[in-house]
Amino acid sequence: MARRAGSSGAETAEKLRNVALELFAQSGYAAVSMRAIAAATGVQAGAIYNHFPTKQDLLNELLQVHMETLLASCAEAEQPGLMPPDALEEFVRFHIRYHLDRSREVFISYMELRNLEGENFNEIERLRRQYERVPYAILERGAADGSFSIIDPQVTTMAIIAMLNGMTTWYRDNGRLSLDEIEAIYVRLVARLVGQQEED
Amino acid sequence: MARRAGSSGAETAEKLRNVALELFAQSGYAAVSMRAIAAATGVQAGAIYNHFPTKQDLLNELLQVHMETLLASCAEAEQPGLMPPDALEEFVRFHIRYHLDRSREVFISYMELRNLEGENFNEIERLRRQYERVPYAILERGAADGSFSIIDPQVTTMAIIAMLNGMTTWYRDNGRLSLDEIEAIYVRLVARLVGQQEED
Amino acid sequence: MARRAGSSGAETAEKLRNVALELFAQSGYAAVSMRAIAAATGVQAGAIYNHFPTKQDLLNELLQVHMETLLASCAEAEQPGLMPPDALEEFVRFHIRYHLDRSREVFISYMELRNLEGENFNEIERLRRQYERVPYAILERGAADGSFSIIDPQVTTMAIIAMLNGMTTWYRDNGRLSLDEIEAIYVRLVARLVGQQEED
Amino acid sequence: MARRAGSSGAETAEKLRNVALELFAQSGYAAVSMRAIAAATGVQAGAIYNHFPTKQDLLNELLQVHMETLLASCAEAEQPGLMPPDALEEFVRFHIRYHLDRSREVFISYMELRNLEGENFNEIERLRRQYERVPYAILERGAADGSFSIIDPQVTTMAIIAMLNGMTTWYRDNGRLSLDEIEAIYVRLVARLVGQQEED
DNA sequence: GATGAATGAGGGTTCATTCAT
DNA sequence: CATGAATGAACCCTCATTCAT
Repeated sequence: MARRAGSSGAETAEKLRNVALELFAQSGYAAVSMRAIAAATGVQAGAIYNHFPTKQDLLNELLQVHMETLLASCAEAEQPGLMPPDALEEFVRFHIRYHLDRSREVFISYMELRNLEGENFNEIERLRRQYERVPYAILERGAADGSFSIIDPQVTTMAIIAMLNGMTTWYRDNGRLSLDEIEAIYVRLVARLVGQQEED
Repeated sequence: MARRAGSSGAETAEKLRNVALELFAQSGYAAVSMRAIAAATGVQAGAIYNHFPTKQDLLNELLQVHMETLLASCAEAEQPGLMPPDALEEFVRFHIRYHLDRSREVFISYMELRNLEGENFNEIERLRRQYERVPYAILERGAADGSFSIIDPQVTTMAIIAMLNGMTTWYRDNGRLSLDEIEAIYVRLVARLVGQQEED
Repeated sequence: MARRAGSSGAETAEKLRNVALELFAQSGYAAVSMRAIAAATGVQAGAIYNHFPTKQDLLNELLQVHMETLLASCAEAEQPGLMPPDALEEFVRFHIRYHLDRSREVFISYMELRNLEGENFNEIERLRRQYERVPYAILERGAADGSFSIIDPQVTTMAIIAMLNGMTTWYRDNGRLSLDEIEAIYVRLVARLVGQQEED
Repeated sequence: MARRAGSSGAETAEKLRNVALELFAQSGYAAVSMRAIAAATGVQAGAIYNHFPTKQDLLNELLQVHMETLLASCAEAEQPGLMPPDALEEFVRFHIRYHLDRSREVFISYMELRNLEGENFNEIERLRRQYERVPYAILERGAADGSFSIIDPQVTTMAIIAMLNGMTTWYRDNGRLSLDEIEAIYVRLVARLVGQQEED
């Protein structure tokens, strides 16, 4: 039998992307076989190649799309004209919410980066640095207008991102703190990192 | 052929550990074959099994030893009687120096944790939580005696550790900043996270 | 390369079964590698796993099918209503002809039984005991109606089967005796074992 | 450390022979590794090679010694001057007792024969045919003097041996029948096979 | 688009055997 | 004599990928 009635190529491709994302996040790119992805999708391994030329391309597409969506969402969320403290708070809230919604994408974009070959790797790195420029720019603006007291803008940028990303490793739904509470805490922690005056 | 003159079991085992550490850090556990480890060590694949029963045991030993050494070194470095601010600074300096010296161990202890099976995994998690209790205890003491103004001790602990570990992903020898400078920056960043008064 | 034109799954599986049967009979299960089976079948080793999940399953299927076919053929050959002497003769003739036709199956069903794991082993043993019940029942009937003078029905059953099976170890096509002659001899030998009056 | 006090080369060799015999009988020659033999003996695999040049030689020695001991014991047990019926009874009793005492040797001498290479194989076959000549000679004598009524001496010889050997596959200590009872049954069964008048 | 059968390479692991110690 | 470390080949099996159907 060929195609089941009601299924279509685009659906299969989307299902494959979701399944691959899940499995890569769970077990790692190298440990997940095409057969495993196929089985979890409900097709045979050969069928994957109708949608993705190679396993590498499947990973690559997941990561490229993730980074591009991240950048696009970030740009979209940006409210121009905000003062640096507000802009930074907004960035923190965006980052946390976005990353918790896509914890699997975030996870593999860090863990599986090294499994990308050559140009694919460079492209992701480029996009990542582009994303990092967003908080960096806010820090610079805040340093310039005196709203922040930055120790070292580059290190601080990396520190903020590392701190925020760390949350994806321990956050659990129904944990001690709600997402709103966590967000609030991180907003304050970041404010401290940039030497903002604490208001309350 | 049997043993070559001059080689010895303990030497080979140590070489294997080093090579495996390097390769696992470079490419990931799943992507490194026993043959690759053997080749880089200068032995045949079968010889590995004279020293480690399985590939999993090789990874496990690396991680267990790393965590135990980390805990032992941390305990040894601890200077009792320090006030919380000094204890925290000392912890930060210890953590940075120790982790930069063992960046490969640190890296795989985060990246390959999921490749540990069952009990091995639990044991590493246990040791990690034990390590995290060190800064946590300092934070609590500092909160109690008023030297810190902690937003949330648990989140702050995780934030500190994530921030410090992040450095291992971008630190390069001969980078813009010396290790001493980086250390100094992180000491100040951490001080800010715990709401210490900045002295200068 | 993918499938060669003209080949089909069922054909390959059947060829594999035949080749495995031949090689297992020749050299023993443990001494035959999957590569050897594949080579003799004209495929790569990996292709076997499209048809049999493991080497053990390949052996198991051969033995299960053999025993089930044996039982089915035996039941089919049985002519109901025969008196014990005729029933026994018929059994002997059936057994000899069947076993000479399938000497490889018979051989491995004795030799490789111990290489079957757990449940597979038990199942074959069960089927074998079921087959042994056929001559045993004839012996009991013949003992009851006085046509036989059985020394011990269980030992005699085993003796008959061992004696008949022994033939597969020395029988050669084009040997001194034709199959018909051998059959006739064994019929008489069995008649003697059960204490039948020799008629001539 | 080298040798344990009290152990000696000859002892080790003997232990190895016993262990190998046991393991070969249990799992088959091909399925037993030198390491397994060594482990069960309490030495390292390398030590075996101080006593047996190869695995093949270890098997070969077991089989050669078995066959030679069988022939020697058989010759020794032979009471010259017996009439064919008594000689045959004596042979049956000898065969049963000898084979039950050495069931492992008998078992592997049938099962592992095919694992003997070239000359080793031929030699065992030669010894086996030599042993088979013993009952065959008795049958011929009995046919000549009228004490037996043999259907076909060669087939009958093989039938007798197959029948007797079959017992080793189902005999259990503490089974329904004692060894003496079994012996008596087989003596009578064999007497029937050779067409002796039943005395009672 | 999907299947199922195939390839050829390579996976982790075990093997018989060797030999310096 | 025994050890333990090594070799090189082979083990069963899985892999990414291909392609006739």
